[in-house]
Amino acid sequence: MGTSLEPAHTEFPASPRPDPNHADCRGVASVLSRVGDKWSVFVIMMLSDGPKRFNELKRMINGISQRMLTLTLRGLERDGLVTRTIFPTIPPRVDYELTDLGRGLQEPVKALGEWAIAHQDRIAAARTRFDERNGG
Amino acid sequence: MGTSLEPAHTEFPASPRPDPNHADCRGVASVLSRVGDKWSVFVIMMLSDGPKRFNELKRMINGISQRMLTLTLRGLERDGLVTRTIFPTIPPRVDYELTDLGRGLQEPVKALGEWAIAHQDRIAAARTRFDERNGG
DNA sequence: CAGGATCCACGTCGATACTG
DNA sequence: CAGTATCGACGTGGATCCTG
Repeated sequence: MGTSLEPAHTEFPASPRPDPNHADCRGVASVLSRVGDKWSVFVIMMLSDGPKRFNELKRMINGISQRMLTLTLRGLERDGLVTRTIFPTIPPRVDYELTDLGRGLQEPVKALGEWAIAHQDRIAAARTRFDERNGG
Repeated sequence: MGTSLEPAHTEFPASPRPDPNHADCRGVASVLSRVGDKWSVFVIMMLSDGPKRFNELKRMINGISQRMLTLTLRGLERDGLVTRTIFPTIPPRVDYELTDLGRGLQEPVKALGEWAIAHQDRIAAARTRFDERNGG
């Protein structure tokens, strides 16, 4: 296999006794790392306006390898965010579409995306300052 | 170094001609991967209620290595999300505190976190179904 | 067309030891 | 206390080749 469907680093060393305050860190962290996954986010965005085929997505998301697209779609399907519909035609055709859950996720993700767009200049500036105060 | 301060995989193969629609993918993706970074999120959360010291954070975030805490804090500082204040006392003391930018990021992140908490059951269920329909 | 399988380079992380 | 330096194990992702 070489690559798992689980978002990375979801295993979290439990506190001696489970802290009720952070009881669901694992679950939350695993959802957050979906969002942190660039490809997953792009796929979710591309599926905003209706179902898409495999190679359609591949063309839309410039730079993704077919391996990563497959893996990403499997992960999203596993999480119930995307459905996979096979048309047993020749040549084969597979459609991917957002579920209600997936569409629900879009909202907070878009909010985050808009924040990112709104503040990317400040962040870029901060990075530049930081880098030249140090390494410079 | 071995580990960079840049969020991973921010380099994005540009389209032949820059697509105005996706012009700022790089910047946005790099912010999103900050959010996907479990440790960064935890640190930001821990700093919600005022400044904290290094080992204080280390104790609060169960399971983080001192190396990762250092790296995470440097990344957040570089992005202008966190300030680092050194008190030249003996023993030394360093406080970390959210900037306005950092506090602003908290909102969409919390929205996402709440979505994650609200739907983690459905996601977990979807994963189980998927896993036993396949590997089972 | 849609993907499975394999190989390998690289980045990331934890453990450990050491410093101011 | 608050880090830096180094090393080794592991995961991740791209490239390539092959199948139904």
